[in-house]
Amino acid sequence: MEELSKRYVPGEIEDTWYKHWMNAGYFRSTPDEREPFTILIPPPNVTGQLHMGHILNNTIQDTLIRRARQEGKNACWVPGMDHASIATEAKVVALLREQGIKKSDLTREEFLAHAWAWKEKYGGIIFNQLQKLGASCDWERSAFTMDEIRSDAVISIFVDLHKKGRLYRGKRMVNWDPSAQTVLSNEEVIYEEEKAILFKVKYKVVGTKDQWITIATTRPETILGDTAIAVHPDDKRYTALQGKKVQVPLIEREIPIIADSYVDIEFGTGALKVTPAHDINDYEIGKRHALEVIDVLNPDGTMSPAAQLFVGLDRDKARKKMVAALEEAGYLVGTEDLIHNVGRSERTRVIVEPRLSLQWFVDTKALADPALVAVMENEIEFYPENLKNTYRHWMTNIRDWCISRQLWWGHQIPAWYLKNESSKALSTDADEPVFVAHTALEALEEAKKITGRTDLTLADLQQDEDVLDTWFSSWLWPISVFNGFRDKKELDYYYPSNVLVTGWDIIFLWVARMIMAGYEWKGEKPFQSVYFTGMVRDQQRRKMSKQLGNSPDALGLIEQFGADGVRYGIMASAPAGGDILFDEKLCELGRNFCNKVWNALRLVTSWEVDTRLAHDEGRALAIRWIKSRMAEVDTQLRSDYKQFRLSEGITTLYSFVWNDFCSIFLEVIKPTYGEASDQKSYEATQEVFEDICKLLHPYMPFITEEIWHKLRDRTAGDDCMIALLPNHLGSADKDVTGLFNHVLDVKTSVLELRNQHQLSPKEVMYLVYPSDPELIKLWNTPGAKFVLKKLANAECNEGEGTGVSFLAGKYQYYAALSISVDKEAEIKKMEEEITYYEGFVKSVDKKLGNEKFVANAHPDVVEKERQKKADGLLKIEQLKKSIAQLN
RNA sequence: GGGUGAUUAGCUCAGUUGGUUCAGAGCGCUGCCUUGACAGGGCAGAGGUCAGCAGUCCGAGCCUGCUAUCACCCACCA
Repeated sequence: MEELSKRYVPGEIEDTWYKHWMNAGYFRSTPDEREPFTILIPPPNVTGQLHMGHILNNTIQDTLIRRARQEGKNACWVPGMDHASIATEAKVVALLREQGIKKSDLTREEFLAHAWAWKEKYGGIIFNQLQKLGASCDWERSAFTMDEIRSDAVISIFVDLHKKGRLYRGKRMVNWDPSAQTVLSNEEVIYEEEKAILFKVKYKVVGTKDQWITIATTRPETILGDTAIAVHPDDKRYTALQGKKVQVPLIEREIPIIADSYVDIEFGTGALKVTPAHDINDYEIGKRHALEVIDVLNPDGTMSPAAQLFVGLDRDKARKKMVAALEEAGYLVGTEDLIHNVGRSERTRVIVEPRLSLQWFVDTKALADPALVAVMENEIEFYPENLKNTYRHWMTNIRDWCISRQLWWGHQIPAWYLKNESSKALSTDADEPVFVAHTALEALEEAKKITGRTDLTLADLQQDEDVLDTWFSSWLWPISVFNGFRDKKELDYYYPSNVLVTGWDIIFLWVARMIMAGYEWKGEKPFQSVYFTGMVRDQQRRKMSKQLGNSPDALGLIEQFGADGVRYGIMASAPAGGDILFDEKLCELGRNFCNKVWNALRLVTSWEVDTRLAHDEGRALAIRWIKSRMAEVDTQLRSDYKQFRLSEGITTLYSFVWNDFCSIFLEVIKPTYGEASDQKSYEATQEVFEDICKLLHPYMPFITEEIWHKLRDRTAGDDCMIALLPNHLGSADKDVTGLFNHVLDVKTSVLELRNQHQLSPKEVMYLVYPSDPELIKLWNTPGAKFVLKKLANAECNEGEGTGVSFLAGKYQYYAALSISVDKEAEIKKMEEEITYYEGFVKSVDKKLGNEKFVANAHPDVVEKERQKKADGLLKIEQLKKSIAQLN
């Protein structure tokens, strides 16, 4: 037998087994006659590096997929990557800037060449990292949202939606990211409360000598774009001013005072400056009153020529200058502190600017209907269920989805326009004819048909320069990963997938939209269940982020604690939906657990087997007991998996392995020191250990595989990973459990006595038992060396010490201690116990005396109460006997 | 403003159909142990009025209502 190290050392073992599994093709799935079990990875960003969120998310998926494999299903976990339009483009732009290259100096093609080169170099790092974690993805199926198949799907769907009339191009107030210089969807804007200053500025009423109206604003720089002042129609303070004109400070443009019920009389001064170009509400007011729209900002957030002042200055700087100028000229009449919500770009974190622009939208209303019903009627199950409410709220108030992005990295919108002769720029006219088609040639045909101009050539057409929102490719993922828009063969087998594992933060961005797409193009739900994970936070409940530096180095953790240790750490704290307060300490626990199991292996493999040895009764009982416990654990696990209670599952296993298997079973079953094991005990131990490996494998794949192979010699292909789950576990054996628990009681009592009397564990203790649970004789307790003597009472022979009694279960025992014991104290202690049990019996009696209880409660419950009473009385009786004997 | 969830030991949290020692686990803490698989270990112990109030019930940590505090989501805020 080879010598095993004292501690489990994960590093090499993990690499070896991962390679072994890969080479054996265990991760690979192709359709066959078995029942499929499918999971699609939420594709990480191509720019992504493994972080705690990924570890959480992918450990869950791997656990589920490995369990399914053990259940004999055709398990298929499809990996993939997301091109992450805005995030990736930002990274590439930054990288180019470092090299002294400006994006604006590049053509689209040049830029994309850089981007692809970058993708080839850095993309997919995360795949290797996932492999370190043990992810059993079918890597041959790896998909990328911008590869040929997936791109084709995106373009086809855009064309299809256009054909169905569910797409439109319109000029709308949108969320503008001045840093990335693109529009964002509502879901990509994060609102947070921030401190601001509310400036009060007075405007002079035209035609008066010294009459003013004061407004309140947090954005004084937009004053330059004001085209009206609005007051509430019922606001008496301003009735006289309605219809008059005022002068915009500093630039003296004349604008009207209008009445609009949008204005809140209570807020600020009750007078609102209206800047239709820079505020969604102002824009609406502007439309109602046919106000002019003056856009004082450039797309990059600097002041535009229309502002007249501070042109070219960034909006922040312009604000400071504006305030100074207003103050100097005497227009600023006061300031106030204010806390208000500020929208920031999810990706670039800059403040989002409301901006009027021409964009593509999906009319989502019709898509939402079946998707809403599916979830509300549990056609698709949400875990935790309460997210259904959130989902319903969003779905019933769904707004159109802005899908165009002013970026280059992504799927270019398959829409063509006639080239504008006068300028290179595309028209900003929403009514301009547009030709949507899969290719430029098809678009040309379309253009000829629509315009009637047969002389048109490709040169007359220009493709839309924008790309599509990343989520526009993500929402097709459940279908596109199987090339399902072109070829139904695999799709029909694997679709719908069994479970989607993702964070609740993208329930709208992604989950809802996949459901919509699933029903629209496959006519069926995309997945059976959704397991929403919580966010991984630190001990102070802060989100993990690079800026805070509170995000542990994921790979470092794996190195430090082993993949299994990290998997344990994250799974032990990951109930569905709830946030996870991650602590490295949990990984340490996982590592310690590995070590515990490893040492159990060391113990078992160190045994010699002697076939001549008899299999004794005590060990036979222990085997019955551990199998009974195993059956209970198995039942529990099945139910945990069914309900996605994965953290409960690992906790159950942890406790079973550590307490039941190691602390109790192995202690009983192991050969007496210096002796060998009997054959039956040894084989049973191997069997139980193997079953433990199988049950633990989905959570901790590496160590279980290693132990599987160390436990006995295996033929090729006999691997834990593909071993089918045991189905011979049977059910719990109550008789055996009761007996064993009693033995444990005695053991605990003896140890307690030792502790109490400060006796050395080496000291021999004589134990006297009243009835004859013979099995206690067989109890092999390290550190609690006691010799059993069957005596009628607490008499002790010369040299055996003083008799002390204790209760274990319902039996009274006597221990002979080598030291003298204070009799009075012993009696007092027992009297206290009697008092306790008398009170206990009294309360049970009260219950049993209650007619309504006896009449209404389940007979079982009543019977149990009666039993409790009988036990209590018995204990009192025995205690009294003991006292009498001591006296 | 609309909604969701939470409140149980010093900390993080389980507690599934209301009913057995149901008041639990892990960590932390205290004491003892160089045990023959494991000090990354073992044994034992202390710690809680289950947020509060009221109700339903024979019986409430669990069900109902209200209150308090906290967290998050959606919408909106000059």
